[in-house]
Amino acid sequence: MLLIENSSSFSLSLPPKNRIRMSNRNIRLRFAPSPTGPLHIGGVRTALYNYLFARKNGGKLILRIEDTDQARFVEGAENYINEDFAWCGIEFDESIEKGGGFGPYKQSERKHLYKDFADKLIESGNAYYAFDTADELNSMRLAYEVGKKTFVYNAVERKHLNNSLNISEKETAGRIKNGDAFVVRFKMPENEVVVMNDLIRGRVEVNTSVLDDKILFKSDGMPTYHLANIVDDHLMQISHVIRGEEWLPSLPLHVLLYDAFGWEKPGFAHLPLLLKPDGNGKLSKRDGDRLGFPVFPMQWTDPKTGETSRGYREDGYFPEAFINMLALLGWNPGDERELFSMDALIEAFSIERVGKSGSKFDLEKAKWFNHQYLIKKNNDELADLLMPTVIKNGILVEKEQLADAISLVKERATFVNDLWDQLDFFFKRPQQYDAKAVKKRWKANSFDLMTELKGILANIAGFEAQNIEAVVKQWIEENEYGMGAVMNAFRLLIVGALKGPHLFDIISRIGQEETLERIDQGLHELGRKE
RNA sequence: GCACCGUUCGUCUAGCCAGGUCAGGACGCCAGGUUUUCAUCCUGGUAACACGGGUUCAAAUCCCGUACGGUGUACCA
Repeated sequence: MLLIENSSSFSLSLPPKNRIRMSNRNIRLRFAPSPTGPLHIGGVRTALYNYLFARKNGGKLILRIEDTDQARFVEGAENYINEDFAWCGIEFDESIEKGGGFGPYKQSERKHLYKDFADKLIESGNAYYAFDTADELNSMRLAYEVGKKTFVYNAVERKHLNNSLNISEKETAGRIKNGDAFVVRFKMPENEVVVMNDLIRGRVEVNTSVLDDKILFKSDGMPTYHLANIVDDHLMQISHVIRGEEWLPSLPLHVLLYDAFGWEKPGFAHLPLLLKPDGNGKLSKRDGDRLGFPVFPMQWTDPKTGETSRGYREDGYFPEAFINMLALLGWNPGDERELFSMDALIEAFSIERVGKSGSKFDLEKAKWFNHQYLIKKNNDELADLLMPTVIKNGILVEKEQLADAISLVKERATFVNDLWDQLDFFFKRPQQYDAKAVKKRWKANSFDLMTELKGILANIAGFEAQNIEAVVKQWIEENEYGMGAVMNAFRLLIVGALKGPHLFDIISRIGQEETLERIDQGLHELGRKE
């Protein structure tokens, strides 16, 4: 049995010699989505970890579009991906838009490159031509299934299948010249142990006897993911591949491909998956609609069905909160900090502290993150964000006034739009009076109490919160009316409900005249309780 | 089926590599306190090492097995 060592560059157990060699290698990472739909949060997290790793180590991040599957292309997906990263604040150093010295950055535009590499593999005996059609293979799989066996195109089966291993070189050349459809398959060694090193999982080994002869080059002239991926990563001088765990089973093939080409391998890290919040299984598109939370960073409308899926952006999440939440889903700094700006994440990030097991998204924690960011934002900025909502509600107000009101209620909100519900009464008289509150707090003596209070308020010269409070409290104490009885009824007249910040802060903002008018309105609406 | 990966409070997780802590934190939840209301806030509480063996004076931690879960097994990525 032969041992194939993956001399992965960043394993700490490697001899110093290797590490010195590697330290000279530039750090270059890539995120390589395929434009088959919108990127969901799992993909964004993968991109984020790539970004953090690159920045942390002074490297570059590349965006490469892997569109080798022409059948699954979805209109608008590429555009969505770009917009998405712009919103999140994940920046690429090289991409279709930005360019760079290793383009093109779209695989369909690199099509001409791959055939040569497939040929090299054939020449070196690591690959071969196969003429079996997809239909033939499918029916063979079916036949095996009936016999409770699994068909695998491997070292055993290939001996009696329709490929160049079983016919002469001349005949192969003839068939290709003749225009017969063919694919190129990797010739998997029959019985070798491939030893791999994963930056997160450590040493992983697998015997090639359980692997199959994967197609590298399709009959439509395009490479499969496996070939294109290895070729491009090599050509683009990628030093580290950080990708989802669903790729771990393909790692032996990829390692073998690097060896077959004689290329230096990048370091590999396979990230645990994001799981469905209920039950198990990896998070998918549909889960969001089913469970009532966004799966996509931004809203997405399917160009074919017209179906719309909600997004974090549209739901009111701040990109910083979204990124912070996502970063902590599978990674932690090793201490008890939880709030991280992007810069702080870059500073703190290390691939070793990424967990091994999948994590479930928690909506409540996501909201908590957003709340933390909302209370940290300055009031002017929040006023700008809230202003459209205010205008939509038919209210005209100066930004300064709005910012001032926000400062009094921001602690109560999770999203910017929550703010409106928390402060609309600063700019709007009560349209109705909360029935429950009226029942509970509008007592038999309330009408007279409020009428008397109105007189007190009307005579205050400086209508500032502290001043009003002092006067009103003194009046209450002198007459032994009781704080609760007065203040709750008063709040009901001003706000229309038993909610909101310090009442004297509210009336000092709306002003003396408005305060008196609201008392009049409330007195008229609620009347004297019998 | 086969291969690989995984498994600590309901959730995110620390601790595991270098065995000895009442198994720590956060979100949620519950209770109490503060408050003119609601919310915030403060204090406290709730709750976990998948199971079974082994090694050891001592196991969440090391070893083996089992169970459960996940991923992969396409001319998808």
